[in-house]
Amino acid sequence: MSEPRWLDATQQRDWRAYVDGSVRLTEVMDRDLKTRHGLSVSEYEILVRLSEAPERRLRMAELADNASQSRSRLSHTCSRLESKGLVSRGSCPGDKRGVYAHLTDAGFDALDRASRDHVETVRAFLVDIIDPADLEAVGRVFTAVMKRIDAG
Amino acid sequence: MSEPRWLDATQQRDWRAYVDGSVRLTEVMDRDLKTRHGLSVSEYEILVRLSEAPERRLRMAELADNASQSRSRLSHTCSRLESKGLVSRGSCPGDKRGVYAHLTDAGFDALDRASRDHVETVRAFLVDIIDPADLEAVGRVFTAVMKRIDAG
DNA sequence: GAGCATAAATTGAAGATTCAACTAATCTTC
DNA sequence: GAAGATTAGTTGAATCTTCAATTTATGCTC
Repeated sequence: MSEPRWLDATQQRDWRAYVDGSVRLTEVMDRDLKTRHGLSVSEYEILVRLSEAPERRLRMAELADNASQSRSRLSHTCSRLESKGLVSRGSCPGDKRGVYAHLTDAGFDALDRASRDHVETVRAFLVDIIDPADLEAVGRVFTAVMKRIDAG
Repeated sequence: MSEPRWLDATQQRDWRAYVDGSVRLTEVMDRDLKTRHGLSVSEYEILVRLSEAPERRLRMAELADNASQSRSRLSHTCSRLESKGLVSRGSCPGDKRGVYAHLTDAGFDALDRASRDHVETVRAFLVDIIDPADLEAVGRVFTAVMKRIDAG
């Protein structure tokens, strides 16, 4: 095993800032959504993806990929969302194994309300306090990260 | 309630890339640390902070702040790390309420081994695949985010 | 220094996530 | 078209996190 290629001081500083900052930012978003709308960030993400899908529905597997969640986690979370009446599940015509998750009208309304507050939080704690060019850099960085991860 | 100030297309794209990419990146880091060293990212972070503290020890509250974890979560996680022999807890001379978490020699060794692999992962999935200037932008962004959060 | 508010840390229960096992349906290929 | 392999999705148990309550000690104020 060769000597590892440690990060230099600048890289270390920036990586650390990201690690700490992103944890805290998620925490802020989570608390905000939870106290004001009773939704966790991951539940919110599920509603968002469904709301953007054709007919407001997606197959479970597709939704899982889309929302960066495991199948199992999505199953559990969807059960909760279903019992809140925000999502409903139905069978899939073509494939009898398949299940569609569908955003209900109540789910759409809940998302509508939540997103109005959420965008203000995203602005207040990120978008509005940084240089727009830096936000674009963040976008480039994490697009590259996802591409790299998908490449395996 | 006035009309919310929605993100424009570019902001939306970049924010989304961050949300998705950071979740997946954390997942990669977590899986890597867990399969190769039996540590979660948050356990790893605790060991890192302790290793850098004077005498390799910190008060619980200080460690919690440092590692961006709640007191309660830190208590539980430290119990686990303690049972693995990586951390030990001792009382605090000046303040009888206080508790010091101390990195054991075994903990230091485990961290040493883990960090050698971890840095390669950080490089492979982030640092080495992006423009260095963009990494600096990420650093600036999340430094600003933390400052904003600390401001309340 | 007694009484009351605050702070440090832990605890146990409730809630969420991961992991491995499982069911059921589809695809493959011989 | 039957056998075996793969895919979709769920389930329950184990693990981890959050939340509220508790314990113990300190600080403050009169």
